Amino acid sequence: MGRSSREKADLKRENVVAGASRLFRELGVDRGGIAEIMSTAGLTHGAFYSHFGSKEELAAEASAYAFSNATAGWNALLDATGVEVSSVREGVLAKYLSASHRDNPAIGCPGAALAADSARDTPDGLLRKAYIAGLKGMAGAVERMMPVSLAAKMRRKRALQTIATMLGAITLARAVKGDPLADEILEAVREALIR
Amino acid sequence: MGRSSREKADLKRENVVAGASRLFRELGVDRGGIAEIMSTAGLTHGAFYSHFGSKEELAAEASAYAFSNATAGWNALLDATGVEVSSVREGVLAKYLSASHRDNPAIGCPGAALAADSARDTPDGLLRKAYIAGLKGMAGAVERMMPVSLAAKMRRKRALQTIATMLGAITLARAVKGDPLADEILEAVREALIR
DNA sequence: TGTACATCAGTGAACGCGCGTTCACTGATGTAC
DNA sequence: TGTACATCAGTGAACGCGCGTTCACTGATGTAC
Repeated sequence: MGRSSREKADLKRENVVAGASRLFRELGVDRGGIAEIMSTAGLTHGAFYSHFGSKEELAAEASAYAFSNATAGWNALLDATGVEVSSVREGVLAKYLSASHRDNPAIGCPGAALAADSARDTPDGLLRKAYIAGLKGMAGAVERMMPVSLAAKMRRKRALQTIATMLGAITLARAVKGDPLADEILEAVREALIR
Repeated sequence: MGRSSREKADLKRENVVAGASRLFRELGVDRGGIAEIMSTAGLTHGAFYSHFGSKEELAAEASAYAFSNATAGWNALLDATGVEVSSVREGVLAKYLSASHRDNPAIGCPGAALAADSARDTPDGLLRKAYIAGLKGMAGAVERMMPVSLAAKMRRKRALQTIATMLGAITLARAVKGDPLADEILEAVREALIR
C-alpha cells in the first residue's frame, strides 16, 4: 500500500495513540510492543516512525490521551445541570472501586495503570511529565467532587486523600486478583469513601 | 574459582535474594537483570541456575523476602512491651509516608514497589502467589496497629482502608516525583492518617 | 484543465542490542573405602 | 588417616529471541506550472 491522504493518516495516528493507551495500561509501557500497537491500528510496525519520534514519545501521548479522556468524563458529569456533587462523587467512586474496573485496566484509570512506569521514568522524561500533568487534571476534577460545605483548602486535601485511597485500593486489588482479599479491599474502601 | 562450600554457597544465595529484592523493588522485575543481581552478590551470571530454576522463581523468593522483612519489623514493634499501639501506628505511618521512603523504593514497601509486577503476572504465577501471601502478612500486622477500641471486624476493615491509602499515597508520590504535588500528597495523607 | 514532479504514508526486511537461558569446563569440596 | 573418586558451585562463552529502530523502496497524494 502506498501513501494515505493526510486526513486518513491523521485518523490512523489517533487510532495508534488510542490503541497504545489501552495496551500500555494493560501491559505497561515496556511490554506493550510497537508491532502489536501498530497492527491494532491496521498498520505494520515500520510505519511507526512516520508518526512518532520514539516509543517514549508515544507513551507520553498515550498517557495524556488516557488522562484527558478520564478527566473529561468526570468533568462532564460535574457540569451536568441538576446533579448534586455528592451523587456524582458517589457514582464515580462506585465505578472506580468496582470489580469491573479492577479487571479491565486497559480502559481504566491511567493514574493507577501507569504509576509504576512514570515512577521509573527519568525525572524529566516525557512520560513522567505527561503523568504529572494528567494527574493534576484528575485531581482538579476530584476536588470539584468534594463536599461543597468544606473550605477550599480542605477540599483540596480531601481530594488528594481520596485519590490516594482510590488508587491504592484498585492497585492492591489488581495485585492480589484471584484471591478473596481483592474483593475485600474494594468493599472496605467503598465503605470508607461512599456515603 | 571452583566450587564453594555448602555453607558459603548458602550465604551467597541469600545475598542474591536480598540483592534481587532491592533491585526488583527499584527497577521492577523486568528491568532488574540477572547479570546485575549476580554481580551485586559477587558472582557471574552463569552461576544463577545453580541456585534458581528461573528468574520467576527468584522474583517470588525476593518478594517473599522483602515482605517478611517489612512485616517482621512492624510485628517486632508491636511485640515490644510498654509501647502503646497508637504510637506504633503513628510511627509506622510517619515513616511510610515520608519523602525518604518515597525516594528509596529499593529498601521500601514491597507491596507498593511490586504491585504492578504482581498484577501483570499470570493468575497462578509464582510472583502473584508470593505477593498475595506477603500482603496478607502485612495486613495482619497493620490490623494489630488499629485502635484497640474497635470491634474485630472494624479493625480489619480499617486496616485494609489504611493500607490502601498508605500504598496509594506512596505510589502516587513516586509517580509525580520532582513535582511539588508529590510532597503535597504525602502531607495530606499524613494529616488524614496520623492523629 | 492536464501533466510532470515532489512528497511522504506505508511496507517489509534487516540491524543491533539486551537479556534470559544453556552448556562445556574448572577445580575446590565432600565422601566412600 | 589417607587416597581416589564423585559432586557441584562457579566461570565464561554462546545461543536464541524479542523488540526498538533504521532503511531502501513503493505508489498514492498533493502541488506547481
